[in-house]
Amino acid sequence: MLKSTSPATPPPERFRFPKSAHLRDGRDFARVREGGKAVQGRLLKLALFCPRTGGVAKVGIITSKRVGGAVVRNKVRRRLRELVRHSRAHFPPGSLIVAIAKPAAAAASFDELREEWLLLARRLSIFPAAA
RNA sequence: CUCCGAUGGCGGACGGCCGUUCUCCGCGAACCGCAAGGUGGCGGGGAGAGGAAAGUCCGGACACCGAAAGGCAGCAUGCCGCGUAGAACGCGCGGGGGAGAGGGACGAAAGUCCCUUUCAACGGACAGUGUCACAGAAAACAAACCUCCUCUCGGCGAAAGCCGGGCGGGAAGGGUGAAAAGGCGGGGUAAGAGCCCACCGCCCCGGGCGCAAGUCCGGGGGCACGAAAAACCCCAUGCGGUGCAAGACAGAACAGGAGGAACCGGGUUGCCUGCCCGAUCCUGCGGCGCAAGCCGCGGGUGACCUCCGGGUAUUAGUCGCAGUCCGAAAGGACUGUCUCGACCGCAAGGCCGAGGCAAGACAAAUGGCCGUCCAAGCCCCGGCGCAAGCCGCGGGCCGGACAGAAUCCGGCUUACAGCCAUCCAAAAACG
RNA sequence: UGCCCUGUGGUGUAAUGGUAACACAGCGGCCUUUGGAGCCGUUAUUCAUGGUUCGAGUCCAUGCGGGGCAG
Repeated sequence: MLKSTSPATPPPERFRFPKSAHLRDGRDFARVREGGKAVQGRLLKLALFCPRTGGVAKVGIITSKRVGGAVVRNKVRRRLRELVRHSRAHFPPGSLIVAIAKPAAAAASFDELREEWLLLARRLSIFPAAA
């Protein structure tokens, strides 16, 4: 299952992704876009910005109209949210992360999305223990 | 029998682990903010996408704009009736005539009538302006190329006649075209022609039927009336504008300065009139704050849905009637309605009664993964059948169509795998 | 979410309802030692599907695509 493929040994607590961990403020998005580090693959583009010293890490997901219709975009966003939910505990505290879905993500399976997500996250050194 | 078709309905089911939004109960008291206020922890219960949520093509509700007053412009609609005098519509239902297709009857033919089915944005072309390419002699106060006919001139010929030209007559035939100026038959004629006659069509009048659009019957006219209004346009009817990013509330912050003022400036939907405002005013410039909070926003509510039963009653109202006002008039508006009279329908629906129901975000919830099953698709096996194909308590593979609420409703349009139910008339086609 | 505008060769523009025109670019050819210039030729489902009309790029309806505005 998902637990076994996570990069670090998952803690026994449950994985959640409440609204307080969502990146929602437009200024935060602008800060990540201008001051963050970004890598991209075939399906995704990932950006990281670590300005703050504490607090919960916030993640924003962008699925533009280029990805597809409303149904497709919902599907991709929900899958990305599921990935974030499972690996959220390893994010550096206070970091701001933005995940942007590219059009190819519409046709990708959940497993393909997960491999790309882990690869890009490692490249950004989001997981300190695994990196 | 199958395929196709029409109409209506459904739009996978059950379960496990984890997650998410809203809400309720209990426990608990932390964080953010100047503040109003917001966010959050633990346990448990409940609720959470569609028939199209879509396109935004119509109509409303609701909110604001207060001159939301008149006119012009503009836009929309356009056979009739009903739903709807208990929202509105460009919607629905039914009817009418029309057009296309198929069939049948009568007839010599032209055509007429009947049946079935499909379609439509079906007011007006004597109110006016404009258009009808090419072809053709002529294309909208018709015309005369070939041909036809009378008369006449010339030539040839024994003659009948033939060839060529001219003044006329005519619109039947040929040919062109999308369309050739009523059709067809007969009479008539030099040849012809509604010139005359019968039938059909058209127009007008009268009567019957129908709520009406219309239709049927009778009489008359003698044809005068081409197409196109999805060309401009005319007529009738309707429309104030903007749209939830409408708009309301709460607090925080800041800095003012300039100009204008009744023969001026600004506002008021595109224009005009008119109206309103002008120093506690208006317009620029600048400053502060910011796509922040909260309400609108989701409901004991609604033009809601479903079902069965009942009956044509009651009330508001409309018509009629009376009065007042506006208008040159036609007509319109308002008030009253004491008494008297009229008011469902073919159907759809409406009325009365009973029951049911309901998500709500704002970088935006309704999910991720897995299992079992039911349909469907493909392949194989077996059976039936001449065949197309059908059937199977046989197996395998694959694996859910179109599509995601954003203020809320009523419609329309468009997309859609598969399944279910009903219908399939006349006739035709396939095996 | 609401509202508005727009669609003709590869690009930019034309076209009273009557044979889709022009410029540039592209391709082929002529000319030239080669290239450029010049000349000749070639390149269109007028976004799609229906409808009105004898006839539609034009008029009408629906759909599709592209663009813009907003507190």
